[in-house]
Amino acid sequence: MADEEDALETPLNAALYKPPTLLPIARLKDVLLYTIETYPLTIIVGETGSGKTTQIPQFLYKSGWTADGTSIAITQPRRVAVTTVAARVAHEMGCELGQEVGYSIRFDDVTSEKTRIKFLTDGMLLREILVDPLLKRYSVIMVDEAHERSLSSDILLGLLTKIMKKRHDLRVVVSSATLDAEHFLEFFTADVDEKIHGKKKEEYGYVIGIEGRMHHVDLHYLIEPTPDYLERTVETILEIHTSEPDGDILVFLTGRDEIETTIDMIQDRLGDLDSKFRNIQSLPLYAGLSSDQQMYVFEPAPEKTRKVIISTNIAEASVTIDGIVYVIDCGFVKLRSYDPTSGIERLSIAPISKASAIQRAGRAGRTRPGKCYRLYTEEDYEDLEDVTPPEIQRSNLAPVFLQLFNLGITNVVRFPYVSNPPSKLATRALELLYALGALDDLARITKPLGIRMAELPLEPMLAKALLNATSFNCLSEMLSIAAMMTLQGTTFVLPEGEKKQADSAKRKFAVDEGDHITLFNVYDAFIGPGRKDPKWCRDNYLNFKALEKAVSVRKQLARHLDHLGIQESAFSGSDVRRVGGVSSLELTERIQRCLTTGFFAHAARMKPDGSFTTVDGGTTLWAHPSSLFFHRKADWVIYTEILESKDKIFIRDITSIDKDWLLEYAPEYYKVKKR
DNA sequence: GAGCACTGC
Repeated sequence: MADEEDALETPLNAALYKPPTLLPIARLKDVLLYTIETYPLTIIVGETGSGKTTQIPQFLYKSGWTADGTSIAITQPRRVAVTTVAARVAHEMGCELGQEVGYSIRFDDVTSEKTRIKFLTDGMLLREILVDPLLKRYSVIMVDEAHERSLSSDILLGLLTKIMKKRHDLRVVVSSATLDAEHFLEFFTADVDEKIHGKKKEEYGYVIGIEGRMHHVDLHYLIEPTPDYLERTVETILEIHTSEPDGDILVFLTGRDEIETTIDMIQDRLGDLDSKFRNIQSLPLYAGLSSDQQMYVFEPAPEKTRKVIISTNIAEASVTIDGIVYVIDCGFVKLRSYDPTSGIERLSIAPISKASAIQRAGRAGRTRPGKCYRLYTEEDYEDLEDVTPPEIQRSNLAPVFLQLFNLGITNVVRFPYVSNPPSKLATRALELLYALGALDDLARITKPLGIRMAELPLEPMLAKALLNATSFNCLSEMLSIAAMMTLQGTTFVLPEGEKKQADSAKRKFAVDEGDHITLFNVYDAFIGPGRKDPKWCRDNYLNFKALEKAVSVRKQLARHLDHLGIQESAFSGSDVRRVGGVSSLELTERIQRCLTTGFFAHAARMKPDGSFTTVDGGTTLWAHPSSLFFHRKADWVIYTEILESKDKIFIRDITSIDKDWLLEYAPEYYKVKKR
């Protein structure tokens, strides 16, 4: 877990910090070093607070694993974990960050020639494999939080099994939760052959358990299932508040809607309580909040007030809050899945896994013994799946496959997956890559298009459109649009009660052609003279941090294109909206056409009632309220995002096109698909 | 007419 490191960010936790010598892991130092020396693969089952992430790299470093000039890599699924753990380890070793201890994340490489312990995101290590296929610069690779089963850590593990066959000196350490340890061991050792791997199967991998320093958590179940877990949540909060000793409460719900409703319900009920019990501070926590708003949950509540944090799954692994004594777990989570037949992503509320339930309960025992109230019965708990299906079994695999092809994996279907993706997902991904021209008839990556698409840190449809931009003479504009699209709807802010003002602010950037060119106008205005500042953003209801990120992304994309020999012309870059006349129409049309070359598979037509229908006419889509076409009319459009939520399918980032362009830029795709 | 769980290059 990265818990002990996350804690570094909050001053409250200073008192909780235990010196490394007191951590449970210190006693296991010799065992660990012996195991890693002896076995190519070591699986560490470490409970929260075991110190494995910070201590193991130091043990290895001090016992000479980097003496020959190699390094130790430790991967994390999240950027915050990378930077905070690196800072902690540098501090413990008394060196400056970027010297012996460094880190590398997108846009931020803090390493030097002296760096021997390097923390990085698993996505970043995947990119390194492109330039260093056997990862020769590392003697040990530790994949932390592997039990989270993120897309990139799963792929990384598969690649490591291949690298280990060729590098008998490499040591791999996988950190995992109890429920997955055997699965990982079996995965790495199943086909071990002494001739290839240099070791017998029984000498290949070993599992070590490290106790954590968690406190006991009392579990409470419902006797009868509840028909309404929000109502039950509010009752439970008030019960705890009126009858249990001090201590903050953390509530797990599924989404923003539920969270806001629950906060309102608590507020309503407080009036019914004895006035001495009205000292509750309820705080929402979900990723959509600005970081300022999220910071409130780390601040201590006012004197004699009980803090109640009502959160999404973000508090399960990504955000750690100390001082929590009570956890209320509704038993559900919002999970994204991908329907390979329609290509539509779905966000649905699903029961959590046992692993999640255990993790949530554990959030109550970080500071002192706690209690967890599960709003489901013990029988329901027993019926839960052990673990959440890994991402690779419920995602659009086109981006992953393209990466694998680019790494020289010719048969992506027979890749050593920790868990095999369903064949329908694989087929759909291959079809899409073929339609985009990234694969040829024999399912080989195309040169240069496929390789170039894989080089860009963008999803394949957008990568394709961007790579076509030069031929439409709109590279500068498409770079800005691509950068803005990676912000995924965080560009505009909608403060409660100011929707009208926010809407009219947006209209200043809006154009009839739709959302993409509107995003371009926002970007262009943001980088204009004197405007790159938070106040200008606030006045225009724009998200300053998001726009700053767009600037970084754009720079990185331009660098990638430059490496590919594609240079941004000094002549383009005019404001599409501001410049009048024929030339502006031409530029917008060039952008519209360019987008169509990437997003032709995402075409739809508006019906008289304002809803959309897919090309085959089979599915009704709705413009997301954040799109200009929520209000405006169009005929044919392409969209960049499609997501089903509740009972409607929403499309977002929409641009109007001419129907004929679909046939012009994707003749094969529409010959086959259209009836 | 009315809204997105969470990451990452």
